[in-house]
Amino acid sequence: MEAGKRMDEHETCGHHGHAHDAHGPARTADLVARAERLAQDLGLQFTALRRRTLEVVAEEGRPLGAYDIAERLSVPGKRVAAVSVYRALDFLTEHGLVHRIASRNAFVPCEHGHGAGESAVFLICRSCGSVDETISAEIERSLDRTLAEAGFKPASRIVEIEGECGACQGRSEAG
Amino acid sequence: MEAGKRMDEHETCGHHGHAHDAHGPARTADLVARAERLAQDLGLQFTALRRRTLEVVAEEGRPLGAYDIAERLSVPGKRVAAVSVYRALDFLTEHGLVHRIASRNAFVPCEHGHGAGESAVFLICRSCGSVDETISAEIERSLDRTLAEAGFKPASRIVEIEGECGACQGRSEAG
DNA sequence: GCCCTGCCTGTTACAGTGTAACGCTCGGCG
DNA sequence: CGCCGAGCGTTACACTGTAACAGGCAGGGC
Repeated sequence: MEAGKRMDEHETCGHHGHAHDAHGPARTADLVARAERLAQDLGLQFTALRRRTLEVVAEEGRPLGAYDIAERLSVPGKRVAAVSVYRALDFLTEHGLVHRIASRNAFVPCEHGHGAGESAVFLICRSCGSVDETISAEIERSLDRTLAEAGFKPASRIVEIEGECGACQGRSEAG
Repeated sequence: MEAGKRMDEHETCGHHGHAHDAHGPARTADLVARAERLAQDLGLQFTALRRRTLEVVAEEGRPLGAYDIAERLSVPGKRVAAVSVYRALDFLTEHGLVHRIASRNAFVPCEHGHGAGESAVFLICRSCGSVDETISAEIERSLDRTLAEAGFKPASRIVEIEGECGACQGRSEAG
C-alpha cells in the first residue's frame, strides 16, 4: 500500500481542538488537489460537477445529504438534480475523497489521506452534528482478527459511533 | 400460511455451523420468550403486532425491510401498514430484540442475549445476503480506548462489515 | 357502571432517499 | 464524417421514514 508514508498532521485529539474544525477553504483546497492528482494518475475525469460537489461537501463541516448538496449547487435558472449529485458522490466515495455516513444517509469529506479501502471510525455528535474521522490501527487489528476467526472476507467496513463530542460535553456541563 | 411451526427447509449453508444458521423456529421461540420475560419484568406490552413482527424477522435469516415485514404480516383483507411495523420495530430495537442494519435499511433478529447498549459486529455477506452477528470484547476495548482518547462519549455503536461469508467463498471457489 | 387517561394501532398524507431508463452533448478516434 | 464511450440532464418511480389525527382497548378513580 502507498498510504503509509503520510504523517498525520491533525493529531487525533489531545483536547477537543481536533480535526473537525479543520474544514473550510484550506481543507477544501487540499482535497481538490488530491482529487486532481488522483484523476491525472489514473486517467479519470475530475469534472466540474464532481469538483463542485466535493467543494460543497468539504466546506460544510457536517454531513450533507445528496439533496442538500443538489440545492447548494443549484442557482436560479440552473438546477442540479439530486441524481447527478449521486453520480458525482459515487465517484468521490469510490476514490476515497468523501465518505458516506450510513446512519445519516449523508456525506462528509475525507479527513485523511487513506484510500477507499481503509477503514475509518466516524464519531458523530448528536448535539452539534459534527463528524470526526479517526483511524486506529488497534481497532483494525482486532477487527481483522475477528473477521479471520469467522472466516469472513471483508470488502468494506462501516464503523460509526453516535454520542456527544468533547466540545458539547463541556458545553452542556458548564452551561 | 404463516404457521410458526413450519420447519425451515431451506438450509442456507449446510456445513460451517456458526451462529447464522441458528434462525428458524428455535431461535424465534427463544426470542419471543425473552421478549415476554422482558415485558413482564419492565411492565411493558408485548402486543400481538410486536410479537408477529419479531417472529417474521426471526424466521427470515436475512435482513428484512420494514415494508417487506408489513407485506408478510398482511393477509387478504387485513393489511398491515409499514408505519405500524416501524413502531413495532422501534419497540423491538429499543429493547435489543432486533437490530437495525444501517447500511441496508433493514432489520435482523438479535442473535445474542446482550442488551441494547452492547455493541455487536455485523458481518453482511454480499453473495447470500446473510448477516452474522458476533461480539468481540477486544474490539470493544480498542473502540473504547479510541473514544476515550478523543474525549467522545458514545451512545450507540454501529459496526457493519460487508464482504463474503465463509460459505460463499467456498462456493465460489469450488464452483 | 361510567368517565378519564394512556398506550397502541389504523389511516392518510407527505417528506426524504435512491435508482432505472432514456436521450443529449462532448471529446477522442478511425 | 460517423462511431463510441463517459458524463450529465431529465423524467419517472421505488423505497424508506415520519407527522398528524382518529379509533380501540385496558386500567384506575369515582
